[in-house]
Amino acid sequence: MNPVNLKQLAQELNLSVSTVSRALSDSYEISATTKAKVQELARQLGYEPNPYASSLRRQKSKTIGVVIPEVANNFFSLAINGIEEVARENDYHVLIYLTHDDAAQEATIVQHLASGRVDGLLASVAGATQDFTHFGKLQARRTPMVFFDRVCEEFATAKITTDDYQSGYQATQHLLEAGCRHIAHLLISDRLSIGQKRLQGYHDALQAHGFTPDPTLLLHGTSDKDRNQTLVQELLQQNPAIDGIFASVETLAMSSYLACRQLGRRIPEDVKIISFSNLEIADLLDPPLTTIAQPAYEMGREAARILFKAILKNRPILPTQSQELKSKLIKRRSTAVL
Amino acid sequence: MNPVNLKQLAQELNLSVSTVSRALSDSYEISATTKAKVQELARQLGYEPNPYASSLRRQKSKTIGVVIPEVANNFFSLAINGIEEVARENDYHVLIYLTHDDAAQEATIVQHLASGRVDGLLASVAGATQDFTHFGKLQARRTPMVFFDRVCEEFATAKITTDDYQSGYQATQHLLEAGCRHIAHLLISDRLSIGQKRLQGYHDALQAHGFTPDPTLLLHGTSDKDRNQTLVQELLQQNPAIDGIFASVETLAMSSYLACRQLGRRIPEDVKIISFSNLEIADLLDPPLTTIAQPAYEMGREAARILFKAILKNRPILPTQSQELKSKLIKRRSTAVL
DNA sequence: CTGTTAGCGCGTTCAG
DNA sequence: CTGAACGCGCTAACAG
Repeated sequence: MNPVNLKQLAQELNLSVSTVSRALSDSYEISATTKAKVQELARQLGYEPNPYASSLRRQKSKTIGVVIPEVANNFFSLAINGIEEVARENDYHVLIYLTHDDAAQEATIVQHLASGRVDGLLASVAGATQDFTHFGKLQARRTPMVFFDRVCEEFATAKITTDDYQSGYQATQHLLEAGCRHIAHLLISDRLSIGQKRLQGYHDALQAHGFTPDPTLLLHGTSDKDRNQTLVQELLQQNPAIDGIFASVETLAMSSYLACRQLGRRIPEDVKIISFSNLEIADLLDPPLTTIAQPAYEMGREAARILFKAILKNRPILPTQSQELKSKLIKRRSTAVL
Repeated sequence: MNPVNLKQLAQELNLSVSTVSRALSDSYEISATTKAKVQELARQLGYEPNPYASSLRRQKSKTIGVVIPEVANNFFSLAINGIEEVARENDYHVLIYLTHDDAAQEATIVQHLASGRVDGLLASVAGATQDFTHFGKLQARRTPMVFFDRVCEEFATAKITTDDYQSGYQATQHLLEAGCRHIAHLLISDRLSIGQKRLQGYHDALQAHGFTPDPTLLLHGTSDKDRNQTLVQELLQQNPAIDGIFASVETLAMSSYLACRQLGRRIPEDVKIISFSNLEIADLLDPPLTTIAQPAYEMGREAARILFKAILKNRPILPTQSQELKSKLIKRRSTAVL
């Protein structure tokens, strides 16, 4: 069965192509009878309009792009869930691209997207990204863009994050109130603003409580989980006084759990752990992980919503549309941190 | 900055559009000097070919579709990883669609895809899907299609799965050898062939060891995790003799862990658990989960590879290209199932 | 209410 | 080696 197009429908019905086109888009200037006839035949033959012809003509792709570091990650998969849902509500398609946290790949991808392939872009930047000219190309083309979570501060566009500074502050305060005196911080990346903000919250909370941040208690995470576990183990061994860990991302909390088990450090009696993390995983751990729960799904939805407002109204996105969604500190029962 | 097109490049250089087009595609019939000039200007102006014009003309979208039940799932996110990677290697784009395990949504999506939007489709069907005519439409259009994991048996096309029957058999045998006498099976869906095969393996292993499968030990999972936990708890309470659980998917294993903890059943002393699951999660649990590890990433890659062979050679996919990838039974140290 | 015409931007004849 | 012309399938302006 050949793909059927407007021309074939038109011939079959002795109508012009444009009439058929209008009938299918339910135009007001077509009689009810021909509309019915056209739509009936279209249904019968299983007509599906060629999206690329349509895109070319209307200069709209009905597609958005999502550029993220990885998908095998609770936060991002939940976010995609929200994004896909909003896209569907708006009758849009979703192209997905993984950077594997590599700045060069990210540049290639975004560069390529400056071709009209997408009407808008949602992005969470790679940790190592320094040069942001590729995003500039998109902006020059007036393609709306919203950053979420791993945002790019130097860009004048909307950004959806969690209240990273406050969360970092609260997390640290929580550990302090639970009696911790030597709190390590596991940083995701010194380049990412979310890392900086969480770190700043950690610093300020320590100082507000009369402690001086100890740089030897700061660990820079890598992209290799096994390596992270080793690093945490070394950190714990070199600083036996550590009685609290604030991990900036879920995977670093996981490595901490494994490291503690490996070293026979009891959680939470010897070491209390708190982390940004998905609730389900946190609950599954034994003892459950005290969590700063990010509303990942909602962040995806919100970022997409802002993007679609711009796309559909054909208006540039203002940086003032940025938002910080609130995360929730979830103290788990048996964690005994409380 | 306006999107620059061939026409503009041509005017700027006093060349014809077709020459420019050929120069950019590095055609042999263009002089080296003009090629250089054209490519230089294109680079300077940041020319990106309009993909939709190109698609329309060449009748190729350079895009594949991926239809899956959900993305917030270890198996699927790893699979997407593999798929995206192979797509990139072939310079293809990936459209993603989530069915939320809903047959009607799946039908709408796939139906819509029968429009030339994608050159090929990778799909893992929704549990409740009964009517497969939507996939038929794609096949009628000769759009290559590969099913993976949750495959659709009644379709004559390639399918990538794990060795579900054997794995189910081995898992059950493993529990039997560890001394279990009352093994429950948590089924993902009675409609999905993977569920059926795993169940069959379970049955056959029981019988081969002289046991009669007890239908009251069979639990049908739902899509609601909390509900699943409740169901498992009820199952354990109604059948106090249960000393082993074989879960057909990771999320059911998670619910089992939580249920056991809730009821104070010790793992593995009172109840031994084995499940299809991602290794990372399995290791994180305490005690670690004995796992049938599916090569999710490899399955994604393999499915995509087969798809691209068909797309690039413009040949239909034969059902004989189906494969069963081997899963690995991973006995975790302290699980003591061993 | 319907048909005719003219592109959207690109690739591919066919001529020269 | 280069240019002119056509059409992929669809939508939109303009006629009638």
